[in-house]
Amino acid sequence: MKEFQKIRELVISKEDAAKNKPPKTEHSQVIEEYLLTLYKLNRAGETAKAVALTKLLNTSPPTVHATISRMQRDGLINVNKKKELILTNEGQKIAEDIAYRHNLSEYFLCNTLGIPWYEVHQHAHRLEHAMTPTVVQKLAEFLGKPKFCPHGTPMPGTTLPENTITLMETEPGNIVEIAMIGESLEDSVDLMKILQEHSIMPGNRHKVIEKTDVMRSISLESKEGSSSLPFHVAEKILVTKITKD
Amino acid sequence: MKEFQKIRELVISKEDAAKNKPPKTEHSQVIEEYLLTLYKLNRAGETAKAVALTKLLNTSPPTVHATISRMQRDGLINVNKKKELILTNEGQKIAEDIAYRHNLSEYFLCNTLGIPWYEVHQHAHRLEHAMTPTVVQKLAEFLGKPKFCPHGTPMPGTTLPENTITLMETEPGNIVEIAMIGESLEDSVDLMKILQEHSIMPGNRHKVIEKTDVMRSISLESKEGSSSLPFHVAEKILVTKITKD
DNA sequence: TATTACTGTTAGCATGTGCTAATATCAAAC
DNA sequence: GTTTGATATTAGCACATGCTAACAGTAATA
Repeated sequence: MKEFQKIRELVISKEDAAKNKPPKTEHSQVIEEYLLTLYKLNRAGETAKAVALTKLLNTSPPTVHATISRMQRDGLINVNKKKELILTNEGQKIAEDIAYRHNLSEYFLCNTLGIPWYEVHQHAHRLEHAMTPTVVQKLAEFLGKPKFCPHGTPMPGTTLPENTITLMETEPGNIVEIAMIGESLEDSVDLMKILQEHSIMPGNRHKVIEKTDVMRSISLESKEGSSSLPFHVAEKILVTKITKD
Repeated sequence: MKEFQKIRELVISKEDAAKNKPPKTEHSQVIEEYLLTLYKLNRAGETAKAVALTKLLNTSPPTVHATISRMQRDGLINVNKKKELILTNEGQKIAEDIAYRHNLSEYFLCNTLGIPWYEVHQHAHRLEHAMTPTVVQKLAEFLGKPKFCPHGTPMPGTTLPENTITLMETEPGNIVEIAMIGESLEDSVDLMKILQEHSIMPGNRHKVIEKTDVMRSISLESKEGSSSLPFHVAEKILVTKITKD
């Protein structure tokens, strides 16, 4: 009995290796979270190691270890010698889909339902795992196929303008237009709320007043008033320089 | 060690008994499904026993047994001597909330996104577990606080008109207006599609042509054409008699 | 280089959710 | 009333997802 079981498993493994395995289409919310997190790390240009996941997902190292093992087993990621986690094509495809559902949800919640900009991320976080392909398609049509989420993140297939830089890279005197709030900032509702209160939101213009190394912060000024952002936040805010004419 | 563990559990149990336990607000999707199913059975006037859950949820008896045990432990249901499953106040409250989220989702999917009437149930089934209270509230406002789902199920707090009867209770010659498609029918997309094709949908009028015991079916006629419904379906369709004048 | 600190892994455990097979219990019908 | 059929329960298993404690390995730094 057990022998047959083993043999069958071996056979299946071989078939898998021969990529006869139909890729699972449904994944648990946990796996979807891991995929999305890896995807965001990639997009932010950061190397994705296990330790990053433990921090971002608030889970213990052993749990992350076990989960990424399953993800390897299921062909969603590969791990190289440097222990970096690399999305497979399959994993990448799924992650993009989740990101799309997330951004579409945010757009809907913000622009259709009027839920505050600073908190839509939290709600979308739940919805993104519950949208069937039909819902995604119909919602996208209803919303007019938006290209950016309310925080400026481009939907998969869209990119930011070439001349986009981080707020850190600007100089006092520059006039800048906010392009995108880095996704890593969205997790803090408190921070997002402050950004909204200072109208540091995509499309709005601010003048860079000063960058002080002692305070490690950048101060801005706009019609709405002045604000001060710590460097670690400024690094995550993308802007375009406006050459006023 | 183990001793202390036990003592602690006992103490906690006492506290629980003394209702010092703050009722959990978040429940797993599985538990939400069980609650919703029990709620629907209640509303349909059927006694809710474990075996009904095994059928409706397509799970094995042992799984249902284990799950309802946990639900008892968590104060969501009680089981009487007849083995009937009774929602506690807490369980009832949560179930109503889920039903509301479900019906609101269906309304949105059908009327805002234009997803076909016959399939919205399936999509709502996913969404209902992913809506935060804020989303529910804002969506309800956006939709104008609808009182019925697209299949005619009243939202919690609303009821059908007094004079509503099942299609089974009508007589040949009666003109009826469809009020509600019983929720137990919604699980079959194929059936729902047929109902839509024959415009057996809330608000539409049909004339009862005949009830044949041999065929165990009722035939109807409307502007859209004629249709025939088996008794077990007719039992689940609620209508109001129209006294044409 | 040696030590420290970070990172990864293993062992061992818990809980929720699923299953089959076997058994117990209860209701209905002969 | 005894048998039968429906229902409930128990035992035993699997897997996903979480944890802590302990250990191993790698990188940073004194």
